[in-house]
Amino acid sequence: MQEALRDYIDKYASVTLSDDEFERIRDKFTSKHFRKNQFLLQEGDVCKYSIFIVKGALRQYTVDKKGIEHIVNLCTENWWVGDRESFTMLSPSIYNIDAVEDTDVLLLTKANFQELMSTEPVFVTVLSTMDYNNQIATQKRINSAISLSAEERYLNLLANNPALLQRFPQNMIASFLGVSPETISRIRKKVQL
Amino acid sequence: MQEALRDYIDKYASVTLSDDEFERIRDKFTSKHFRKNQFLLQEGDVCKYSIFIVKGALRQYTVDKKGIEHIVNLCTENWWVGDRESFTMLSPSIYNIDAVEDTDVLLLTKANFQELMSTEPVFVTVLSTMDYNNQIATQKRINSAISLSAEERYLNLLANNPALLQRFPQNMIASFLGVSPETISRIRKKVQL
DNA sequence: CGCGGGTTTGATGATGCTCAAGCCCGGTGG
DNA sequence: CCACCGGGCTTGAGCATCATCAAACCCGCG
Repeated sequence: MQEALRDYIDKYASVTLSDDEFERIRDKFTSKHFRKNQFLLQEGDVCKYSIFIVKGALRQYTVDKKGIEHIVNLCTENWWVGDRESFTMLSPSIYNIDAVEDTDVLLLTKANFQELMSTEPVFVTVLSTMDYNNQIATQKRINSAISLSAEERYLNLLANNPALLQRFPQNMIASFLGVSPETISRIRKKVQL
Repeated sequence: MQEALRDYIDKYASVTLSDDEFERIRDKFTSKHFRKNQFLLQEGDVCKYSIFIVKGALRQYTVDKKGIEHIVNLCTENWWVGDRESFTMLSPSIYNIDAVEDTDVLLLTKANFQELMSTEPVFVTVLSTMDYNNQIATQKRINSAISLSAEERYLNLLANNPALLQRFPQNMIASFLGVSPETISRIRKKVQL
């Protein structure tokens, strides 16, 4: 199951790892399984791991005073999740992360993370590529959040990330887009005509 | 004027650079002055530089079909700006960047950027810190965009980034928050009571 | 003095939320 | 096998928020 990580590194560092190299990296991770609905991180706790998703789906969200959930990220295979601020500063996280499906992940502690960063140049490359992709994606998301209507945001997602629509229930898509479930329902009805 | 860069690196890499080291890095940048309203990047062009702001203020924005500007970023001293996707992929940018005040910047070409990344370890550290800060900031911005009302977003900005409110005209703040100028005006009237 | 950009103010209307009810469907227990 | 339950989705009516349009205002500057 660690092959997913290997493929990921090969792809994003544009390097084919030797078995040795890969083993050194893989050994720093621990693999773990989470059931549907199980928490990987709860608001107020410190985010102790960088999480790499091997198989499954997670959501990262905040809960406001009214108890409403706001999904910041929907994540599936080959994505990293976590609260980086909490992870590096050891501060309490404002996010919750839980499993939307049964999910297999690889976990990396801060100590191991730092060790890999200082001993494995290829890991540095991978991480910076990840940052890069992340930054582009979040930039686009901000742009769509401040400049588009609910319907446009939905159509945008449909065009650029249809996989998410099939993978997550509609109310989570709504929360992810920052609109109510009812509005998503009405938009779908309207556009499918 | 390059002292700004030096301070920045010292601060974010938590390293005090030797004069030598700093000089090697500084030499890869070219400094340039932009007048108020002057473009640093126009939609459709390739983003040829990573921009470090020494003094002044810039805005990064898109323009929609109706001709309305949507500000993705408001940037002042000691920030990096640019369209990273365009910069690394050499693809046409979807963003405009122009000067809100007369501004001094340091420019880094892709070639020099790559050279620094491979020859100056401290530069790698600085960049990853920059990515890190960036990611945290954009994450929070997304969260506020999808979960807060116009008024809450304004109050948030007032609490967390009051400097921006003094530095940029109100209509830009409005665009940055994703609301109309009139709404900002009304919110201000309401809260100052 | 008059011009012009930015801000304010008011009136109107659209977008999207809230609340509430009904529906669909898969799962569970009798 | 069927009845029931519950979660998610749909639908409708009323309402709040915020955008739009238009006019007035303010103030620095030529």
